[in-house]
Amino acid sequence: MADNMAPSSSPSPEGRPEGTTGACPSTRALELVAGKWALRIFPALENGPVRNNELLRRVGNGISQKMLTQTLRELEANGLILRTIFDSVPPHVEYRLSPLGESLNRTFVGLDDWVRAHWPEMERIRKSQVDSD
Amino acid sequence: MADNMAPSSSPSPEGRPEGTTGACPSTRALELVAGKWALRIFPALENGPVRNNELLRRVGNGISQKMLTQTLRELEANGLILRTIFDSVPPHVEYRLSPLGESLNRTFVGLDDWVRAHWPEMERIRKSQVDSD
DNA sequence: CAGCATCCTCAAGGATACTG
DNA sequence: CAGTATCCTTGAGGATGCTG
Repeated sequence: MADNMAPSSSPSPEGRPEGTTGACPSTRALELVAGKWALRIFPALENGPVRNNELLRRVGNGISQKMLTQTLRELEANGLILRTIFDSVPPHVEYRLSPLGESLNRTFVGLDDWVRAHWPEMERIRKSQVDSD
Repeated sequence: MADNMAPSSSPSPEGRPEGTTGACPSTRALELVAGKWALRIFPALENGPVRNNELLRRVGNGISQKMLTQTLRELEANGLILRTIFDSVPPHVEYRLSPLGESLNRTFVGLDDWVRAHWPEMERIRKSQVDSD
Protein backbone atom coordinates (compact mmCIF):
# COMPACT_ATOMS: atom_id res chain seq x y z
CA MET A 1 0.00 0.00 0.00
CA ALA A 2 0.83 3.69 0.06
CA ASP A 3 3.43 3.63 -2.66
CA ASN A 4 4.94 6.94 -3.63
CA MET A 5 3.08 8.74 -6.35
CA ALA A 6 5.46 10.73 -8.53
CA PRO A 7 3.47 13.30 -10.52
CA SER A 8 3.78 13.34 -14.30
CA SER A 9 6.57 15.87 -13.85
CA SER A 10 9.32 13.36 -14.50
CA PRO A 11 8.22 10.87 -17.14
CA SER A 12 10.50 8.33 -18.73
CA PRO A 13 11.95 9.01 -22.20
CA GLU A 14 9.10 6.99 -23.70
CA GLY A 15 6.47 9.39 -22.41
CA ARG A 16 4.73 8.38 -19.23
CA PRO A 17 6.27 6.30 -16.45
CA GLU A 18 5.11 3.22 -18.36
CA GLY A 19 4.52 -0.24 -17.08
CA THR A 20 7.92 -1.82 -16.87
CA THR A 21 7.39 -1.91 -13.15
CA GLY A 22 3.81 -3.04 -13.42
CA ALA A 23 2.89 -1.03 -10.37
CA CYS A 24 1.27 1.91 -12.11
CA PRO A 25 -1.51 3.47 -10.08
CA SER A 26 -4.03 3.15 -12.84
CA THR A 27 -3.88 -0.58 -12.45
CA ARG A 28 -4.69 -0.40 -8.81
CA ALA A 29 -7.25 2.28 -9.31
CA LEU A 30 -8.96 0.25 -11.95
CA GLU A 31 -9.17 -2.71 -9.69
CA LEU A 32 -10.34 -0.48 -6.91
CA VAL A 33 -12.72 1.56 -8.94
CA ALA A 34 -13.70 -0.93 -11.54
CA GLY A 35 -14.49 -4.03 -9.62
CA LYS A 36 -16.48 -4.65 -12.76
CA TRP A 37 -19.55 -3.34 -11.04
CA ALA A 38 -18.38 0.20 -10.44
CA LEU A 39 -18.49 0.91 -14.12
CA ARG A 40 -22.13 -0.04 -14.07
CA ILE A 41 -22.96 1.95 -10.99
CA PHE A 42 -21.54 5.24 -12.13
CA PRO A 43 -23.90 5.79 -15.05
CA ALA A 44 -26.80 4.79 -12.83
CA LEU A 45 -25.96 7.69 -10.56
CA GLU A 46 -25.33 10.25 -13.25
CA ASN A 47 -28.58 12.08 -12.87
CA GLY A 48 -28.92 12.48 -9.16
CA PRO A 49 -29.39 10.57 -5.94
CA VAL A 50 -30.67 7.04 -6.16
CA ARG A 51 -31.82 4.68 -3.45
CA ASN A 52 -30.61 1.18 -2.87
CA ASN A 53 -33.50 -0.61 -4.45
CA GLU A 54 -33.69 1.70 -7.39
CA LEU A 55 -29.98 1.29 -7.88
CA LEU A 56 -30.37 -2.43 -7.77
CA ARG A 57 -32.89 -2.17 -10.56
CA ARG A 58 -30.94 0.42 -12.52
CA VAL A 59 -27.72 -1.53 -12.57
CA GLY A 60 -29.82 -4.56 -13.19
CA ASN A 61 -28.46 -7.51 -15.06
CA GLY A 62 -26.57 -9.76 -12.71
CA ILE A 63 -25.85 -7.62 -9.71
CA SER A 64 -26.83 -8.85 -6.28
CA GLN A 65 -27.59 -6.84 -3.18
CA LYS A 66 -24.37 -8.09 -1.75
CA MET A 67 -22.22 -6.91 -4.61
CA LEU A 68 -24.05 -3.62 -4.84
CA THR A 69 -23.48 -2.79 -1.22
CA GLN A 70 -19.92 -4.00 -1.32
CA THR A 71 -19.03 -1.92 -4.35
CA LEU A 72 -20.91 1.07 -3.05
CA ARG A 73 -19.02 0.93 0.23
CA GLU A 74 -15.72 0.78 -1.53
CA LEU A 75 -16.55 3.70 -3.76
CA GLU A 76 -17.77 5.61 -0.76
CA ALA A 77 -14.60 4.87 1.15
CA ASN A 78 -12.66 6.43 -1.68
CA GLY A 79 -14.78 9.51 -1.79
CA LEU A 80 -16.31 8.79 -5.14
CA ILE A 81 -19.80 8.30 -3.83
CA LEU A 82 -21.79 10.02 -1.11
CA ARG A 83 -24.19 8.12 1.09
CA THR A 84 -26.99 10.02 2.72
CA ILE A 85 -29.07 8.39 5.42
CA PHE A 86 -32.54 9.76 6.09
CA ASP A 87 -33.52 8.70 9.54
CA SER A 88 -37.11 7.83 8.73
CA VAL A 89 -39.15 4.89 9.88
CA PRO A 90 -38.87 3.01 6.66
CA PRO A 91 -35.13 3.38 6.23
CA HIS A 92 -34.20 5.65 3.38
CA VAL A 93 -30.68 5.85 1.97
CA GLU A 94 -29.55 7.79 -1.03
CA TYR A 95 -26.40 7.37 -3.04
CA ARG A 96 -24.97 9.96 -5.37
CA LEU A 97 -21.72 10.77 -7.09
CA SER A 98 -19.40 13.10 -5.26
CA PRO A 99 -17.70 15.82 -7.28
CA LEU A 100 -14.71 13.53 -7.42
CA GLY A 101 -16.90 10.71 -8.62
CA GLU A 102 -18.45 12.90 -11.26
CA SER A 103 -15.02 13.82 -12.40
CA LEU A 104 -14.07 10.19 -12.75
CA ASN A 105 -17.33 9.47 -14.44
CA ARG A 106 -16.38 11.90 -17.16
CA THR A 107 -13.41 9.71 -17.92
CA PHE A 108 -15.67 6.72 -18.06
CA VAL A 109 -17.90 8.55 -20.47
CA GLY A 110 -14.87 9.00 -22.68
CA LEU A 111 -14.27 5.28 -22.63
CA ASP A 112 -17.91 4.65 -23.25
CA ASP A 113 -17.82 6.95 -26.23
CA TRP A 114 -14.81 5.21 -27.63
CA VAL A 115 -16.51 1.87 -27.39
CA ARG A 116 -19.65 3.18 -29.02
CA ALA A 117 -17.61 4.57 -31.84
CA HIS A 118 -15.44 1.54 -32.41
CA TRP A 119 -17.51 -1.43 -31.36
CA PRO A 120 -18.81 -2.05 -34.87
CA GLU A 121 -15.30 -2.08 -36.20
CA MET A 122 -14.20 -4.52 -33.57
CA GLU A 123 -17.12 -6.72 -34.38
CA ARG A 124 -16.25 -6.62 -38.05
CA ILE A 125 -12.68 -7.55 -37.33
CA ARG A 126 -13.79 -10.37 -35.11
CA LYS A 127 -15.80 -11.86 -37.95
CA SER A 128 -13.21 -11.26 -40.66
CA GLN A 129 -10.71 -13.13 -38.53
CA VAL A 130 -12.74 -16.28 -38.13
CA ASP A 131 -13.38 -15.89 -41.84
CA SER A 132 -9.71 -15.89 -42.81
CA ASP A 133 -9.00 -18.57 -40.26
CA MET B 1 -24.71 -10.35 -29.58
CA ALA B 2 -24.88 -7.77 -32.35
CA ASP B 3 -27.02 -5.33 -30.43
CA ASN B 4 -27.78 -2.14 -32.27
CA MET B 5 -25.33 0.62 -31.69
CA ALA B 6 -27.02 4.00 -31.79
CA PRO B 7 -24.39 6.74 -32.00
CA SER B 8 -24.46 9.51 -29.40
CA SER B 9 -26.71 11.39 -31.80
CA SER B 10 -29.91 10.36 -30.03
CA PRO B 11 -29.29 10.25 -26.30
CA SER B 12 -31.99 9.86 -23.74
CA PRO B 13 -33.26 12.94 -21.89
CA GLU B 14 -30.83 12.20 -19.11
CA GLY B 15 -27.83 12.38 -21.41
CA ARG B 16 -26.53 9.11 -22.76
CA PRO B 17 -28.55 5.90 -23.14
CA GLU B 18 -27.71 5.16 -19.51
CA GLY B 19 -27.70 1.88 -17.72
CA THR B 20 -31.31 1.15 -16.93
CA THR B 21 -30.98 -1.76 -19.27
CA GLY B 22 -27.59 -2.75 -17.99
CA ALA B 23 -26.56 -3.86 -21.43
CA CYS B 24 -24.52 -0.84 -22.42
CA PRO B 25 -21.67 -1.76 -24.73
CA SER B 26 -19.05 -0.17 -22.53
CA THR B 27 -19.78 -2.79 -19.93
CA ARG B 28 -19.17 -5.58 -22.37
CA ALA B 29 -16.23 -3.84 -23.90
CA LEU B 30 -14.67 -3.33 -20.54
CA GLU B 31 -14.99 -6.95 -19.70
CA LEU B 32 -13.70 -7.82 -23.12
CA VAL B 33 -10.94 -5.31 -23.21
CA ALA B 34 -10.15 -5.03 -19.58
CA GLY B 35 -9.91 -8.55 -18.34
CA LYS B 36 -7.84 -6.77 -15.73
CA TRP B 37 -4.71 -7.69 -17.62
CA ALA B 38 -5.41 -5.80 -20.81
CA LEU B 39 -4.97 -2.53 -18.98
CA ARG B 40 -1.49 -3.66 -18.06
CA ILE B 41 -0.60 -4.92 -21.50
CA PHE B 42 -1.47 -1.78 -23.38
CA PRO B 43 1.13 0.47 -21.81
CA ALA B 44 3.70 -2.25 -22.26
CA LEU B 45 3.12 -2.08 -25.98
CA GLU B 46 3.05 1.67 -26.26
CA ASN B 47 6.49 2.07 -27.71
CA GLY B 48 6.63 -0.59 -30.35
CA PRO B 49 6.62 -4.33 -30.91
CA VAL B 50 7.39 -6.55 -27.96
CA ARG B 51 8.02 -10.27 -27.81
CA ASN B 52 6.29 -12.72 -25.57
CA ASN B 53 9.00 -13.04 -22.98
CA GLU B 54 9.72 -9.35 -22.88
CA LEU B 55 6.03 -8.71 -22.50
CA LEU B 56 5.88 -11.17 -19.68
CA ARG B 57 8.60 -9.21 -17.93
CA ARG B 58 7.17 -5.81 -18.81
CA VAL B 59 3.72 -6.54 -17.49
CA GLY B 60 5.41 -8.26 -14.63
CA ASN B 61 3.80 -8.45 -11.25
CA GLY B 62 1.43 -11.37 -11.13
CA ILE B 63 0.81 -12.25 -14.74
CA SER B 64 1.36 -15.81 -15.89
CA GLN B 65 2.19 -17.05 -19.35
CA LYS B 66 -1.27 -18.49 -19.50
CA MET B 67 -3.02 -15.24 -18.75
CA LEU B 68 -0.73 -13.28 -21.03
CA THR B 69 -1.43 -15.49 -24.01
CA GLN B 70 -5.10 -15.65 -23.24
CA THR B 71 -5.48 -11.91 -22.99
CA LEU B 72 -3.29 -11.30 -26.00
CA ARG B 73 -5.38 -13.63 -28.11
CA GLU B 74 -8.56 -11.93 -27.09
CA LEU B 75 -7.19 -8.51 -27.86
CA GLU B 76 -5.89 -9.79 -31.16
CA ALA B 77 -9.25 -11.27 -32.02
CA ASN B 78 -10.78 -7.85 -31.54
CA GLY B 79 -8.24 -6.13 -33.70
CA LEU B 80 -6.59 -4.23 -30.90
CA ILE B 81 -3.30 -6.03 -31.13
CA LEU B 82 -1.28 -7.33 -34.05
CA ARG B 83 0.68 -10.53 -33.82
CA THR B 84 3.62 -11.01 -36.16
CA ILE B 85 5.25 -14.38 -36.46
CA PHE B 86 8.82 -14.54 -37.73
CA ASP B 87 9.42 -18.01 -39.01
CA SER B 88 12.89 -18.39 -37.59
CA VAL B 89 14.46 -21.38 -35.91
CA PRO B 90 14.13 -20.02 -32.42
CA PRO B 91 10.50 -18.96 -32.71
CA HIS B 92 10.07 -15.22 -32.72
CA VAL B 93 6.72 -13.54 -32.23
CA GLU B 94 6.06 -9.86 -31.90
CA TYR B 95 3.03 -8.14 -30.50
CA ARG B 96 2.12 -4.54 -31.10
CA LEU B 97 -0.86 -2.27 -30.83
CA SER B 98 -2.93 -1.88 -33.94
CA PRO B 99 -4.09 1.61 -34.86
CA LEU B 100 -7.37 0.72 -33.21
CA GLY B 101 -5.51 -0.43 -30.14
CA GLU B 102 -3.50 2.75 -30.05
CA SER B 103 -6.69 4.68 -30.23
CA LEU B 104 -8.12 2.81 -27.30
CA ASN B 105 -4.88 3.20 -25.45
CA ARG B 106 -5.29 6.94 -25.66
CA THR B 107 -8.49 6.57 -23.69
CA PHE B 108 -6.67 4.49 -21.14
CA VAL B 109 -4.05 7.16 -20.87
CA GLY B 110 -6.82 9.57 -19.99
CA LEU B 111 -7.96 7.30 -17.23
CA ASP B 112 -4.41 6.85 -16.11
CA ASP B 113 -3.97 10.59 -15.97
CA TRP B 114 -7.11 11.01 -13.95
CA VAL B 115 -5.90 8.50 -11.43
CA ARG B 116 -2.50 10.12 -11.17
CA ALA B 117 -4.14 13.44 -10.58
CA HIS B 118 -6.67 12.28 -8.03
CA TRP B 119 -5.12 9.34 -6.28
CA PRO B 120 -3.67 11.46 -3.49
CA GLU B 121 -7.05 12.98 -2.86
CA MET B 122 -8.67 9.57 -2.72
CA GLU B 123 -6.04 8.41 -0.33
CA ARG B 124 -6.61 11.41 1.89
CA ILE B 125 -10.33 10.78 1.90
CA ARG B 126 -9.80 7.16 2.72
CA LYS B 127 -7.84 8.11 5.80
CA SER B 128 -10.10 10.92 6.90
CA GLN B 129 -13.00 8.50 6.83
CA VAL B 130 -11.49 5.94 9.11
CA ASP B 131 -10.56 8.93 11.23
CA SER B 132 -14.13 10.20 11.58
CA ASP B 133 -15.36 6.64 11.95
C1' DC C 1 -36.28 -0.61 3.01
C1' DA C 2 -31.47 -1.15 3.74
C1' DG C 3 -28.07 -4.28 4.67
C1' DC C 4 -25.44 -7.86 7.17
C1' DA C 5 -24.11 -12.80 7.85
C1' DT C 6 -23.76 -17.39 6.12
C1' DC C 7 -23.18 -20.98 3.10
C1' DC C 8 -21.95 -22.76 -1.31
C1' DT C 9 -20.75 -22.82 -6.06
C1' DC C 10 -17.97 -22.14 -9.95
C1' DA C 11 -14.69 -20.49 -12.76
C1' DA C 12 -10.66 -17.22 -13.07
C1' DG C 13 -6.32 -17.88 -12.83
C1' DG C 14 -1.61 -19.86 -10.95
C1' DA C 15 1.87 -23.74 -11.20
C1' DT C 16 3.82 -27.17 -13.64
C1' DA C 17 5.13 -30.00 -17.40
C1' DC C 18 5.35 -30.90 -22.22
C1' DT C 19 5.88 -29.71 -27.54
C1' DG C 20 7.22 -27.58 -32.07
C1' DC D 1 11.37 -19.05 -27.51
C1' DA D 2 6.44 -19.35 -27.92
C1' DG D 3 2.72 -21.75 -26.74
C1' DT D 4 -0.56 -25.52 -25.09
C1' DA D 5 -2.53 -28.78 -21.75
C1' DT D 6 -3.52 -30.17 -17.20
C1' DC D 7 -4.38 -29.95 -12.58
C1' DC D 8 -5.66 -27.50 -8.49
C1' DT D 9 -6.42 -23.64 -5.54
C1' DT D 10 -8.71 -19.58 -4.27
C1' DG D 11 -11.93 -16.23 -3.75
C1' DA D 12 -15.49 -13.55 -6.29
C1' DG D 13 -19.90 -13.57 -6.10
C1' DG D 14 -24.91 -15.64 -5.95
C1' DA D 15 -28.81 -17.33 -2.88
C1' DT D 16 -31.02 -17.24 1.22
C1' DG D 17 -32.48 -15.80 5.63
C1' DC D 18 -32.36 -12.51 9.55
C1' DT D 19 -32.42 -7.68 11.75
C1' DG D 20 -33.16 -2.68 12.81
